[in-house]
Amino acid sequence: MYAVKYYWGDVMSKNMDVSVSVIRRLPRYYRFLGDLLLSGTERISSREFAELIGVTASQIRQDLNCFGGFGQQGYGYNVQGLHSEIGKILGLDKKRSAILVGAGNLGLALANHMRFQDRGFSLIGIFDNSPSKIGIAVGDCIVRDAAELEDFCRDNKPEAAILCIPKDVAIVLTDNLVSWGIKGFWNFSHYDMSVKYRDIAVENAHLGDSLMTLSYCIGDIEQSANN
Amino acid sequence: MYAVKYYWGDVMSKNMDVSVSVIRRLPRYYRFLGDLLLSGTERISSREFAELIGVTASQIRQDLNCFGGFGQQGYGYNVQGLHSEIGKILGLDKKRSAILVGAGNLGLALANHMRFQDRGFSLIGIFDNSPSKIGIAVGDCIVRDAAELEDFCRDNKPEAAILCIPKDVAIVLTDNLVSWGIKGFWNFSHYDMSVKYRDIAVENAHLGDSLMTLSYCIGDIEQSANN
DNA sequence: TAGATTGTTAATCGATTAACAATC
DNA sequence: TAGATTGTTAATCGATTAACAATC
Repeated sequence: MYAVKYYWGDVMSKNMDVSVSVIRRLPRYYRFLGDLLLSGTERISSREFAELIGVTASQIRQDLNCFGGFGQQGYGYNVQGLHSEIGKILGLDKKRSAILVGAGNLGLALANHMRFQDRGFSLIGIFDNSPSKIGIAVGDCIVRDAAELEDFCRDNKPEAAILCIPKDVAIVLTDNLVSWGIKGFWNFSHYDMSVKYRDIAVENAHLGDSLMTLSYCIGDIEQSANN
Repeated sequence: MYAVKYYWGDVMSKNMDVSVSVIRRLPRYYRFLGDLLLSGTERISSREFAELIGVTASQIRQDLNCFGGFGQQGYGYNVQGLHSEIGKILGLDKKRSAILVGAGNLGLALANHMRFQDRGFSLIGIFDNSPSKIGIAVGDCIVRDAAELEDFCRDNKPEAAILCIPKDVAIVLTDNLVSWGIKGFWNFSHYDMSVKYRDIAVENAHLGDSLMTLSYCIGDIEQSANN
């Protein structure tokens, strides 16, 4: 019933009740609401909030009303309440188990650095096929042999997989991961996972594409500076 | 004249001749054309190319014609030619100098892993303020004391800065970096760089936001599976 | 009650898709 | 020339913004 395919910024999606444009704004709302909470702000109007984060008040109200009426006429929004509601919408109160495949530089950086528990996930396994990596401790995990992946998935039913592997490895591995029950991918590989799977979410984090976009923009700025 | 602000996928832009939606598709076109080149394909029609990467032929033709007519009626597009044209549009033939600020896990992963030279950049300096990091060799660079940043920028005129630092550090540092001549930021910090600067490009790579989006999508799939 | 601000509908804007004449 | 496929214009679709009635 489902197949979602995200490219860094550019998006293809199917069968989603709420458009991806809206969803992608929620984490930012959530972060700013967290800041407001820390600063002790109790209430905020859509107009004030819009000014703070640089969008229109209309957009904020429209976005929120995809999920329900979280405000109160004449008052605005309760910061704590809205923060927690958006958190729930994003599923941050969940602890979806995730595995990380590929313990290279990037994989280890994510394993060490990313606060999965604040973002709806719990990292329960790290895998690599290099003997030099297998056995080393990373956070709460020990890097396991990629050969154990199938058994591990059967026993622990991870829901998400983080792919920090080269393209060619990703191509052969994703089919298996899907068949072993993975429902969502955070894809750092350059493999453009096709839409051939259903009921699967793919969030592509093509860092190289992002860097190329920056390259274009700097060029565009230089050009307009010369004119 | 210019101020661009990108959020992971969601975008605010000003004064760009070509819309960001189009620009963000170019790196993907470029990657697929690279694959086609490797596989020895000489020509491709917009229809075939569209099928390959999962978009409409109309979109590809519209996108390309923002920059010029690269095809030939009745023939299609020459793969090599189009690949190189898109590379030029993205500025990948340039070697814009970039510095990386913050030699933590993520910073080191990028420094070691990212092929800057294939994406229009050349990494010329890495900076950190931790004595345990200063002096260690990473690729062609040696991690320098962040205190040297101003002098380094004056002497070497880097165009881009990669921010792999915590939010609070980013807040105090970006003003300085802009005044020292940085024209573009690749921002991995959670600081939402404001639109207060002009003539500056900001490409936000908020990995946490990306992960939260995946969390939502997995939840959405589960819900629709239950109904 | 009066003022403020939401939730929601209507209007606008931009991006995507379809169509087709131009042309290789 | 006939067939194919582009470049480009027109039609559609969706997302953003504006407006305002509902209501706290």
